[in-house]
Amino acid sequence: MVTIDDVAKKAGVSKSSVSRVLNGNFRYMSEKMRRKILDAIEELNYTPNSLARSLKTKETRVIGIILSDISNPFWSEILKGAQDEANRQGYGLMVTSSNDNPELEKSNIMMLKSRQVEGIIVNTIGDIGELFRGFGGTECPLVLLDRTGEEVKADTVVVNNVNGARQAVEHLIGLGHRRIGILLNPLENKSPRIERLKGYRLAHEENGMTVDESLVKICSPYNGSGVKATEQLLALPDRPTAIFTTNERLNLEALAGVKKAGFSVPDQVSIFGYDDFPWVPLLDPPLSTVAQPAYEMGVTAVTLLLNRLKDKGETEMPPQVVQLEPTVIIRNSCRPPFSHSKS
Amino acid sequence: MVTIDDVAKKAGVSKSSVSRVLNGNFRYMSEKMRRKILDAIEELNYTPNSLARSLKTKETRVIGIILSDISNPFWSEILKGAQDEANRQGYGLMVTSSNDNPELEKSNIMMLKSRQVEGIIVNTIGDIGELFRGFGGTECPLVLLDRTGEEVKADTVVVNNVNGARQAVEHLIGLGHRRIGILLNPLENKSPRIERLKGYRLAHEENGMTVDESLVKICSPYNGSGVKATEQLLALPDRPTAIFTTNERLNLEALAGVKKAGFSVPDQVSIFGYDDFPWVPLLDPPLSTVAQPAYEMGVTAVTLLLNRLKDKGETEMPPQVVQLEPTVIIRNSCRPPFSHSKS
DNA sequence: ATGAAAGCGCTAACAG
DNA sequence: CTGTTAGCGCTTTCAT
Repeated sequence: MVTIDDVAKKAGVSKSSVSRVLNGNFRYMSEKMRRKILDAIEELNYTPNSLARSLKTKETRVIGIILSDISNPFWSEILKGAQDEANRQGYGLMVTSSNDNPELEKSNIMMLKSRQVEGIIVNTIGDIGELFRGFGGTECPLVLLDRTGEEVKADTVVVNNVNGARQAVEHLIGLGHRRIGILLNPLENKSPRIERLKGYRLAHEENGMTVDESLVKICSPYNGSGVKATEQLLALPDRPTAIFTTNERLNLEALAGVKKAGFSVPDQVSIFGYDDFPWVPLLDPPLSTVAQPAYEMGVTAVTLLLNRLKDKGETEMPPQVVQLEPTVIIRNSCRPPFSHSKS
Repeated sequence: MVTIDDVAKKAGVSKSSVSRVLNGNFRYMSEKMRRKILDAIEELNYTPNSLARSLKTKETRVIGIILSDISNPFWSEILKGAQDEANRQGYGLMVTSSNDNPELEKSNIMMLKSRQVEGIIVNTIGDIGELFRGFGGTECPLVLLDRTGEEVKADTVVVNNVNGARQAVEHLIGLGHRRIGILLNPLENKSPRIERLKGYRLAHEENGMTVDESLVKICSPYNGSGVKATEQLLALPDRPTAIFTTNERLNLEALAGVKKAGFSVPDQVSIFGYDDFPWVPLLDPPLSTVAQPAYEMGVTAVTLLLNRLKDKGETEMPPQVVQLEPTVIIRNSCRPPFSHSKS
């Protein structure tokens, strides 16, 4: 490994001088010396060791990000946004996947902190309060992704879930549906799920309807739970004429479930999904969904973090939470209800 | 920031002793002292600074990975595999996206090296020979992802593309198709593309057919190029009865293109795609594809890298290239050709 | 304008 | 068994 000393020796100068050109502090340096040093660097193919640099300066210019599942298209789009923005600002990203395991999340946090990341972005899967306790009095700022809570005292980026859900369900109601099922992951005190359910209820309320609790289906997080729930829904004596699904997996499983139960979408059952991707328009049928600005979420998260870093805790900036708006996209998976009483 | 000195002071011992318990070298340490130290660590909520540690030991236990597009589901699945395996082995992953920009790729490599990653996994987008030149004589091992070349002298993980393509096209031929179009990204000297085209030609050859060059369509990498190419194909006087698409984007665009041109899949035009994902079975129609073991590719890449690291260049291990096999999945997007001469 | 020297937090001989 | 010491590669006063 070639070090700054090697360069200094080769150029016949002191390492302070080399360091100066490395850091652009050569206002008062003879052009000749600067050239010599640059040449030596070139010849030796020298790359500065940022570990050593960071040890001295106390800044690593890397931020950590912990995602529950990097291969999920929603999260990987967020990751891309974060990546691009971090890069743009000269930061590196240390990426970590908690695989929905709180223990792994915790150990990832430890690992990132010990590597001296300057901040951590996390879509935490456990209890938020506990997360903060673990962070007690660290100088390492945190930004929360996609989740809020009462106790939240960190920068946060979320999207308006009640609004997203409400608009979707309202669309269904507007079409004439009166019995609308909903598929959800276990609530687990996670705000996106809670809020989407809330939006669902709200839409009913605002239209003078009351929700039939047998139509809200909590699905286990395992593959297949969504198709089973859908089949159960459709086996009901007074079956729903529409189903609102609240994430990408459930979109797909509801679609599969309806087909498996021998019904057709949208003729007999309408489906309104959540999250939008390039393949959604090509599904059978093209799904109406509420689209979330995933890329922008990633960008925003690192922007928030970097802003706080710049401030260095000098100002007493209160936690900032930015709430992005989802977009409802209407395609071809919803029709007025098929009135089977008449058929 | 609390350092090892603080802990030593608090426990009333030397920092060597603290270091020893940190590294598990307390075979010969009094149980009492060990307790004292552990308590001090606990009380002070001490996290070791791995930067300092790495500076001394010369090992960072992080590996870098450069992907052309992290939000592409194929790559993000690979990333997940790499992530899981790295974590399992106690390594961190520094993730970077080159966004298909050779300059960015190069600067990412510099950045990773300066951060002292112990190795780099990369699906390089530029010239492989040049990549190696940039790496000239570094002790930082490289593993190539999804691409090979003549000059390759690094560990590599690829999947058998000619086989994948050949089987797909053979399936089509077996169904009775004689005019089969193919949609490709620009070859750009990239082995996966070249090999898929090769497989396409091979399948023709082996069945005594010659390929009509007007049926092979190179599509620009921009959205929409695939639907346009599909429309052109279908506007041909003697239009193809089947289309083989060679990546996820082109799958979708071909599907859209056929519909846009007013034909139906698979009744009038068959489509055989590449890459498989959870939503593919729910497309209209469910697509037959050749599936690549993406997750396994990621795992294999870090395994290869870690093996080489363990060896520390002691043995003169020749570059290892592991070639995984794809799987052909038959669904419902291919039928015997619709003979329009008779209709 | 340039160099000497101290020190960032940690590990690893070496000494005792 | 435990402590002392000398760095790892770099930045940064402080002299000169």
